[in-house]
Amino acid sequence: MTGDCGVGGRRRPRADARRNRQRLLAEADAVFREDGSGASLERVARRAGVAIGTLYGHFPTRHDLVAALLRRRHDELFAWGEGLGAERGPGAALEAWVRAVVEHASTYSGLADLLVAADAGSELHDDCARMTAIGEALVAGARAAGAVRADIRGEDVFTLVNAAAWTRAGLSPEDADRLVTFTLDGFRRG
Amino acid sequence: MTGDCGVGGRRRPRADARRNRQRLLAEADAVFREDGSGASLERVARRAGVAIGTLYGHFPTRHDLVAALLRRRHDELFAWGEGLGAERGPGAALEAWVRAVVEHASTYSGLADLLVAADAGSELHDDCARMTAIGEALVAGARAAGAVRADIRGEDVFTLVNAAAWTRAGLSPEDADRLVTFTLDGFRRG
DNA sequence: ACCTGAACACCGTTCAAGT
DNA sequence: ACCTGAACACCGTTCAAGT
Repeated sequence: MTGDCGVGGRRRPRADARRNRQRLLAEADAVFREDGSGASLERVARRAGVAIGTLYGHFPTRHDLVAALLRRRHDELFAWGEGLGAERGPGAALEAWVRAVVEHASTYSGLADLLVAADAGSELHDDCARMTAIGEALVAGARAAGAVRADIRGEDVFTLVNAAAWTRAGLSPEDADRLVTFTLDGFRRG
Repeated sequence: MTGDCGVGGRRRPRADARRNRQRLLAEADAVFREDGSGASLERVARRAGVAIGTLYGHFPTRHDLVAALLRRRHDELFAWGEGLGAERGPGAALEAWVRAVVEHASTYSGLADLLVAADAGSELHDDCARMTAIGEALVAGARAAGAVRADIRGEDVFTLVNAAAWTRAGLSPEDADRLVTFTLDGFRRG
């Protein structure tokens, strides 16, 4: 129990491990942007110049890899989203949030599918939960101000965001924007 | 040029070929319902009791197989949709069409992705075109009657239908229905 | 005319052996 | 502590050989 560097340790990682991790992240980002978030992990490892086992060592599942890639971006998005209610009117805040998340969720095509399929307990699932919580808070504010109808729920925002992100990737960004616009109008009506 | 049974011929197929085709269709339907339309074709062939080459002989691509599976269903759906404008008021006709197509497009999960990715010239692409044409006609009728706002296009119906089908498969049917309801309300508003 | 199944290419995932 | 790469399982797709 002396030289243990396991989960409790949090010592500095070995220099080569750190470098491999960075290379994997950089190449994964590039490959996922090209081929979508379902792209070949072997190709990622090959491009990063490491063996496939090294990739699995750092990121046991595809979800872990994607979650690591989105970590900083998610934190920024969430921080921004949490301040949104104070910055703008309730209706405008909700709309800004929806449009920002749609754009974010179409960073890699297929990302909406991954988010929706995230297992409970995974990092990506926690991110989903935070995203839903922010949506819920903004909806509550908009509802209280009468900016959206009374029966709109947080899930409706989550649904819209993911459906629009899927549309953006498979059909076209313009069609996705139109869907968002009309659906937000539907949220207001009543 | 005498005994030719090629593309121009249209003679009766051999009895075993006909039976294999039926078996493949039956098993593909079952497997796609279980695992989605991206399921393993080898599993389909195995369950149908034929070699993998036989499957490819009958259906050169996954799209061809899916298109064959949906043929009858599509024809019925399209015939029904074309009569819809005469049967109901313009607004109700459009809503009925959207809800029916969403339900249809979620027969196999992943079907929306296939439809959206259909290559020009493929049978599935033609089906998409017919679907869009019907949506366009119903939108035109609704627009003329003032049942939807003036800037709603046929593509908006196509987008909504596919986004909702994707939602139905990945999230939940209820969330998909809510998305449809709110978006249709958005179509009306203006 | 149709069927078979081996062949090839590619991928996901694990793990014993190295350093 | 981390890396390597062979090993295994599985799939998509083609095509020469059979009937």
